[in-house]
Parts: sequence; structure tokens; C-alpha cells
Amino acid sequence: MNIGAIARRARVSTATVSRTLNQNGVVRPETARRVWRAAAALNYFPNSHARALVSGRSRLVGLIVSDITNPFFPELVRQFESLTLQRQYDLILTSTDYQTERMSTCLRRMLERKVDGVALMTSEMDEGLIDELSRRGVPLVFMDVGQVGARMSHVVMEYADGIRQAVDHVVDLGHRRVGFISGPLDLHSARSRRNAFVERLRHHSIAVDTQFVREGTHTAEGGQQAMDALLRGRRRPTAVICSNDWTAIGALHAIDAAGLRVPEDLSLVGFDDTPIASYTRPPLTTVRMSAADIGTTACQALFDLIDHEDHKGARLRIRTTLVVRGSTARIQKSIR
Amino acid sequence: MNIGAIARRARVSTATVSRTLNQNGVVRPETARRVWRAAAALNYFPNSHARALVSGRSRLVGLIVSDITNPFFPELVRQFESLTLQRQYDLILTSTDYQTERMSTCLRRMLERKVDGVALMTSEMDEGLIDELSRRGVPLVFMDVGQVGARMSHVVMEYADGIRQAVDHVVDLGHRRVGFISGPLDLHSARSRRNAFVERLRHHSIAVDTQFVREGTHTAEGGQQAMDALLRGRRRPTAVICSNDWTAIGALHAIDAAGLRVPEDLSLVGFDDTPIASYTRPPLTTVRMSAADIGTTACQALFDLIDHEDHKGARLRIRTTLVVRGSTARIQKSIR
DNA sequence: CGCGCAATTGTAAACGATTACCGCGCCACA
DNA sequence: TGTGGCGCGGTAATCGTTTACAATTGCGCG
Repeated sequence: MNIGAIARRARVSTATVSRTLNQNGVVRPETARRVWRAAAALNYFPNSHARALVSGRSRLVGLIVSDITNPFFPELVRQFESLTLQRQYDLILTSTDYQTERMSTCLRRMLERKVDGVALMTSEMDEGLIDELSRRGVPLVFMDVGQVGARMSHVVMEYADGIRQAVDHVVDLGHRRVGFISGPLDLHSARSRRNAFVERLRHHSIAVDTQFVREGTHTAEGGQQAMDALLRGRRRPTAVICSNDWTAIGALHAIDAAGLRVPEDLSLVGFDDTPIASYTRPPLTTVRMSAADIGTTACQALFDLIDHEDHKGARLRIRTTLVVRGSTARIQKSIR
Repeated sequence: MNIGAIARRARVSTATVSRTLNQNGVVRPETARRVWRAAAALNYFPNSHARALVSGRSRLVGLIVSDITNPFFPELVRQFESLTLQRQYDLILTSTDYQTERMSTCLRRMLERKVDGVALMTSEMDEGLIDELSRRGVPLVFMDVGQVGARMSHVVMEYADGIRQAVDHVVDLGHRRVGFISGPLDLHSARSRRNAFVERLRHHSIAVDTQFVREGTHTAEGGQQAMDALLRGRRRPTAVICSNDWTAIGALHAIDAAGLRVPEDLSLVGFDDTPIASYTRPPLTTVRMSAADIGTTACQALFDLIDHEDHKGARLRIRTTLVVRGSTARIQKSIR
């Protein structure tokens, strides 16, 4: 079931078969029909490896994320995959599981597979391999953390802006004792959110109580523990901003367990606006950062690079919006 | 940077290079060292397409799911991907988005890519292409719905058993007016859960009130609407079992909005035990069906088929466990 | 010293496509 | 009638590996 078999059956050469099937080159309609018939009869489909070998292009793109299990990613992956499918490309998905070493093997394998481009959203980086990719002219799209340059674009998430919106929101509501539960601070994205928080409080001339800034893990468990700690403190915040929705969900649990109510006793803000945010009790006020947008933007950026040899690389920004739901309210009384 | 360049640099033939790099065939240690040095110096890595072309094997496996966005899948994908990585295989991920046509194009592309195996967890099937795959001897692992045969295994989820556990649980707690919110009934998996529900009630000699059995959509929204309908009914159930966790979360919302409490006024059971289940208010009693287990099992089954030409195909069962949390309680009073 | 065998290494044919290049008719035009 | 051009289609090189088979080398032994 290769091109040769078709050629024999249609009594033409393999060159003609190729020309017909790819609709390039000129073939007499009558001949073409014979070829198509033969191909159909033999239930032929091309061998993409042979194709890739000669053309040097694989119609394969890679997507590297740190952890698909993070509820932020599925929507991103979905959009990305959907677009690659539309373009008749296939998608190789890998997760680094936050390990630089896994990142390296993934990249290396992409190199071996001659992927036409790679999009990556992780903090783990292997500079050496990234260089290698870029030296070989493989288009690269970074999300979150990365650079822009020849054959590489960067999708920048405006975390800081989102956090500013959140801070402004609770300050508007009269809160002055504002806490923050960050993600793991070895993550660039977590640090930048925390820093933005501190900065924005300063901007409002509010002293930052270091007791109010806790490190979480971007998981519900981490949020719960951090909130526990906040509630045990001598002074309590009246509003807490979380580095992501899951942290907020964990925090919600801790607050509940302490017998306090949201938003009456404590206002709570999440980040990401994952689907669950509308279904917590109360529904979560959160900073929306559309994973779908990011996926779409990144994929388009990648194909821009793939399609245009001379593309310079671009910096794309993902804006955030504050979604006010039920977990924040005007300050009513101070706690303790 | 191909095998020929290394050969020249190491002053050997390409055959020797290949033998050295693949560690098969015998090569004098001294020669091997020269080859390795040359390979390292040239920063060589093999072209997997050329390899695949000659060997006929691609070290690529496909994973087809209906919708990565369904919170049940990420954990499954993660495990699956993790195992394929361990085996030095790459993973092509595609979602069908519940469309048979997308399923077809995905399968066809896998065929073209000469994947060494495919695992699929969707209801959409293209019998013709499945036959094609199996005729070409491509190992297939079905999850949820499928068949077992030559070169194909089936990971069976014991939905019915899980539903039985759920029914028994609420019946044990004294409930007799038990409702059910199903998934979309065009899905095999949803139907089998609903049927198991009806059957098990009968087994307890409890009449099945058709008003109590509602169709949802496996989403929070669907659960909310279905629960709204249940609560508006003349008679209300005192316990409701949901076809998945998201449905239960939606239901929880509807109950909340109606001013009722879980579990005092109404017991609620979910299905899947997705991560959110422990973080709802109250924490959700649910039937655990470990997505991680499924991913692991399916991947192992797939590699069993890949590794053993003569493997007959197996039927693997995924057991369920009831996880009792706070959303179910002994019946206290009837509503209305 | 010559032979046989084992240990190495080289040569070249695959794998399945794409494509540059060439050849063959045929027609129009001078 | 010769010739240039065009439409069509075939031949064969090419992509980067693997591997069957052949060739070479070295060594032990009679």
C-alpha cells in the first residue's frame, strides 16, 4: 500500500502518483482519475515519515506544560489542540512535572521528531536546548516566562495587572488589612504576582504586614494551610487575595472550619477564573485570565512563525479582568 | 549533522556509527569511543523519521479522549503521558470534542503517523477506521466502551458497581425517595449508570419514580437545572445520586439557592471523585473511580500489546469505591 | 607459512515519499 | 519540412537510517 502499488495499478510512474495526490504538477484529468481510483481501491494513505524525511517538515508541533493536572491547563490545551487540528498538524503533548530534567528530554525528543514548532508554558527551562532549537530555526513560543527574538515569540501574562485589579477592588471596598497567599516562590509566575501585590499596597500607602503574606503551593491544601496560619495570627486580615483559584478554594475551607463567613467576616479573591470559581460557596470573586485565550494566542503565534520564515517574533499580551462575584464585600467590622 | 558526518569524522562507515549508537552489533571499544566522541562533538541526534521509515515503528502512541476539559481526564492523561515518557515513546494527544468526524480524522492521522498503538476513551467511534487499524495490526486499547480481540484490550469501568454502592449507601441511610441525575443519554457510559441506578432501586424493592430520574449534561449547569426541576416537583427526593461530580456541584448550587441544606434536607452523591469533591461544602460523598488508575492500566495494557506480538488482548476492570464525606446523612424528615 | 575462524568494519539496498530533470509526442508556424 | 514550445509523464536522486551481506583483518595452530 505504497505509492508504487498505486503506480502499478494505475499504470503510471510513482512521480505521477505523487503529483496527482498532492495536486501539484500537471496531470491529464484522465490519468489523474485512474490514480485516484487506484488509491481508493487500495485504501491508500501516505506515510508521514517518508514525507517528513524528504521535506524536512513533520507537520508536528510540540506543547510542553508543567502539569496538565493544574486546572488552568486543560482549556489551554484544548484550544491549542483544536487549532493545530484545523491546520492539519498533530500535537505532541508533554508535561515536565516541574522537573528541569524532564523538560530537557522532552525538548530533545521534539528535536528528534523534527517538530515544526514548540510552545511552552513552564518555568523549567533548559537554556542549552532552547538555544539548540533556536539555532536550528525551530519556531518557539513561550508563554508566561521567556523571551522574544528571532523565530521566537512570547505570550506575556499580565499577572501584575490582574493583581492590581484585585488589590484595587478590595481597597475600594474599604479593606486595609489585606493578606496574600502566593504560589510556590520558586516559580517566576508566583513571585511576580506576590511582588505586584506588595507594590500595589504600597501604591495605596498601605503598610505591608509581612505576617499577611504567606507562601502557598497553588493547591487547595496549600491554601488551606496558609489561611489557617493567617487566621491564627494576632491580627487578622479582612481581605485575602490568592495566587490562584485552588488556593482560594482551600482558603475558603479553612475559613469555614474556623467558623467564619465569606464575605461577611473576610473577603477572598482568587486568580485564573477556572470553571470551579462560579460554583464555590460563595461564588468566587477572581481575576480572569482566560486559558482559552492563551492557548489560541500561543497557537496563532506559533503558526505565524511557522508560516513566515522571516517573522521577527512578537510579544503578545494576555489581559486580565476582574470578575466580581460573591466572595468580596465592603468591610463591615474588623475582626478581633 | 547526520550519521554520515559522524562517520567521516570518526573515519568509519555509517554502518559502524549506527551500530555504535544503537549498541547492537559488535564494535571494537576503541572504535566506539571515536564514534561517540564525534557524535558528541557534532552535537548529533538521530532523525526519528528516517528511523521510523526503515524500522516501521515510530515510538509514538496516540491517546484520544473526548474532551480534555472534562476534569476527569487530566489525571488520566498525566499518568498515561508519564508512562509513555518512561518508555521513551512520545504521545500524540487529540480530542474528539464529541464529534465522530473529528474522531475519524484523528484516527486517520494516527494511521499516517504509523503510531505503535492507540488508546481511546470516547463514545464516538469510527468502526471502519477501527477495523482498518486492527487489520494493520495496530494495538488498540479501549477505555469505557469497546471490545477485546486480537491486538485489542479493553479497560472496563465498573460504573454499574459504583452506582450500586451509591444506591446501597443512601438506602442504608434510610432513604426511599431517591433521585438520579444522569449524563447525556446518548453516551453509553451515562446510560449504563442510569440503568444501574434503576436496577438497583428495583433490587431494593423501591419503586422508581420516573419524575426522579432526570437527564443532565455532565456539567455543573446541567446538574443545576436538573436539580431545579427535581425541587420543583410535587414530591421531592430525599437523596439524589449524580452521574458525575460536576453534576453534583451544580445540584449543590441549586439546592443552596432553594434555601435547603445538604445533607440535612437532602443527601447528595457524586461520581468520579475528582479533586474538587473534597472541597465542596459540604465535602461530597462520591464514588471514586481513579482516573490515574485508568491511565496507568490503559497504558500498561497498550505496551503489553506493543511488546508482545502474540498478546491476545485482555479485559481489565477498574473498580470503584464509595468515598463517604459530608453530603449524605441518615434521613431525618421528609421534605414537604 | 598457510589455513580457518572469529572479530570487525564496510558496501549497498532497502524504507516511502518528493522533485529536478529529461524525453517524447504533438501542434503551430515559418 | 524543420523547429521551437508545451503538455505530459517517466527516471532516478534524495532525505537519514538500519541491516543483510561481503570484505578485511588478525590470530592461533598445525
